[in-house]
Amino acid sequence: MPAPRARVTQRMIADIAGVSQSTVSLVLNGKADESRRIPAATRDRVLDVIRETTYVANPVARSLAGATNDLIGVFTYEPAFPTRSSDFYTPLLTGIESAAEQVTADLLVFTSTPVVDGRRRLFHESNRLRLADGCILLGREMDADELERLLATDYPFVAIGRRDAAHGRVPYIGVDYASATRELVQRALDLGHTRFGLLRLSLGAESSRDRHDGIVDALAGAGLDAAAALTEATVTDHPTVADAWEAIRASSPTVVLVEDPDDGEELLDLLSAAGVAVPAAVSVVVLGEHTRHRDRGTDVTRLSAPRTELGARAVTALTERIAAVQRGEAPPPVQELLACAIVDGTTLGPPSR
Amino acid sequence: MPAPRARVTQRMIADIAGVSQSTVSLVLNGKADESRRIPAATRDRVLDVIRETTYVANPVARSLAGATNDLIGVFTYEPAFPTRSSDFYTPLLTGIESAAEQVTADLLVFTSTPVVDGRRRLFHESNRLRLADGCILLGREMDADELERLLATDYPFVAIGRRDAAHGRVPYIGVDYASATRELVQRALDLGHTRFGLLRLSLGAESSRDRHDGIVDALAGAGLDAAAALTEATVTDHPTVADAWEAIRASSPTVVLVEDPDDGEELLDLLSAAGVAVPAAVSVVVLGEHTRHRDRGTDVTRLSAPRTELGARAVTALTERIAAVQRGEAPPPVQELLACAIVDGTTLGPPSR
DNA sequence: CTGAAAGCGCTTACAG
DNA sequence: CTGAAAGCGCTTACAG
Repeated sequence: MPAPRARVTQRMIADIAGVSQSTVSLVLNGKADESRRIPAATRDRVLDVIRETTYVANPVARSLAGATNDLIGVFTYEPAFPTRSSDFYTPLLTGIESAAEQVTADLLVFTSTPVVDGRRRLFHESNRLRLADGCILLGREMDADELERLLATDYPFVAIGRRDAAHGRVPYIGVDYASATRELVQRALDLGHTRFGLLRLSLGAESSRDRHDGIVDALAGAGLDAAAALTEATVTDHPTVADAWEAIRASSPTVVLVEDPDDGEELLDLLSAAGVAVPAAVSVVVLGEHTRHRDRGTDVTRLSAPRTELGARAVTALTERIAAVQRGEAPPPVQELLACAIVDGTTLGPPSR
Repeated sequence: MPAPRARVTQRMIADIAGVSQSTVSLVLNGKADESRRIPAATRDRVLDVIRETTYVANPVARSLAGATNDLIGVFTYEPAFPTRSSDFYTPLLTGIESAAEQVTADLLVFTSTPVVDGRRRLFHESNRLRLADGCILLGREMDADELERLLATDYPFVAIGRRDAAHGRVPYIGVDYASATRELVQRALDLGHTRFGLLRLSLGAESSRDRHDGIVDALAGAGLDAAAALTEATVTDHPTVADAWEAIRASSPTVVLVEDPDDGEELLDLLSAAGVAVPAAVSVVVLGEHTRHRDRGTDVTRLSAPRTELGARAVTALTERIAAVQRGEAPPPVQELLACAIVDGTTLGPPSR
């Protein structure tokens, strides 16, 4: 059994080529041409040896010596791949992956962080964020304290999704749910709806509040009082979607807005089973979208966030911040909202009667 | 604007705690307790300072100094997330992610590698494999030369999927497609089928050959000559699935085996459109599975590989190999095939007439 | 034009 | 019991 071959180093290349180790480094980093310091003959000789030995620089050493390590961190508060959330994360990761490829960076997915209460903690005993040049944060809700603490650092990061925390100083690329929701509600208003139901997720997330703001805005614009025109039920307060639906049903809404796509499907199934025609008896509008491939026949009227674009834009924004920090500058503020599309479906119609 | 805070280092911790930098390192790595070299009082003082300063060791420096960095590389020959392949890769990544979490490792997804002709190259100018302690290789087909070259290295890796290359020395965790396919064909034989059609993928991949072997085995076991009983068409040789189907149709098979799930769906659509009843007129069996959520009503008789388990097992196998190399030992050979399930569907029935 | 040297932040023998 | 020192493999001023 042959002894494991020692790794090739610049020193070995230098010895073979008959130059100094620094010359090898210079050639390797293209500084040879730039400064025209090294004659083409020497350079070519070194390059030949590099090719013969199939040498590649140890990225760890390069990184320690001060070069960036071209590693983009991805931190997900919830496990990224497991089936339930994969529908949600996959398009984001698609965008992140292709943008990372563009900037020739590798992706570091932080999976080592222990999961506590179903969520990962950003800061913990052996925080490894620094392994990457910067980091993209994914998750519906993020811990305000952790964001604050991260901000106190010079570590470059970008959150995906609008963030209020830390006095509005969190860099993010988000989705303009408020505008899209407002427009969607406006359509319902235009059709004649006046009694709205809302099945919402937990109140904490910014995306939830943005949607809510959009609804209230639209109602106010139509001269309606939200307190009277809108009946809400938070899904987490009820054991099942059926219970949440019962809770708002008493106000006999003519259109129900559902924040979570899964809840939306469940409600549609429920109504269908109960013989309630959609949209003839009641309209259903979903304020989000999963990437399932046409699970059901029903073409739901819904919001569709540009998730792939979101991921890609987060990478470029992060790259800019990393470069700024590298130059010793303060990273530029980044707070962008991408436009959210409305998908015209068949579940929104004029109110009954 | 405050100047970006310099990174905290062990030297700073040492200065504050009034000890040497090596003592900090010793405490940090738990060697303090092990060897009982450092008194509890000193250790606690150091730990206090570490907590106060929220210090974390620079993993790049640790790595260069010889410690493992608990980074598991993931190299995909095709982009991992983009929609078309996401159905295929997602369950694998799910398994990899959760197993990585178990062994508290982070995942390094190699996206920086340039994609040439739709595939990534493992070896190229700035190969960064060494950033990770070891690497999992994903892809339907892998370059034999690259595998050979990687094997010549002491770099730990595990391929997902059986590999013939490099004289059978490639470590892998694969799927026993041969056995499962044999069993599936046996079922068809038991039902009375004697004329088989096969829509296969490119011939290069081991998984394709294993399936083919399984078919031939089963036929031989039933005393049938494959040359007569089996008519094949390679999908890539034909412009469309319809053309491939035309090519084998002449032999009037009573059952068609389709390797690719997408092709299988296309064939079913095609037959349905042509008014050919399945399985009354012809049976269709698919030798694989995608993770779409019940796209269509038809419950296809098919093979279902344990992809999540496959990913998880690859991680543990890789971890073992990394540990062995770390100890200076030759990594143990790993070549495992996981059992593949058969999903009983409604598209396999007795032959017509 | 090129080499010797410092330094990145660690780990780990090796001396006291 | 603890520190000074070498070394991991690079990059990059700094001298010749």
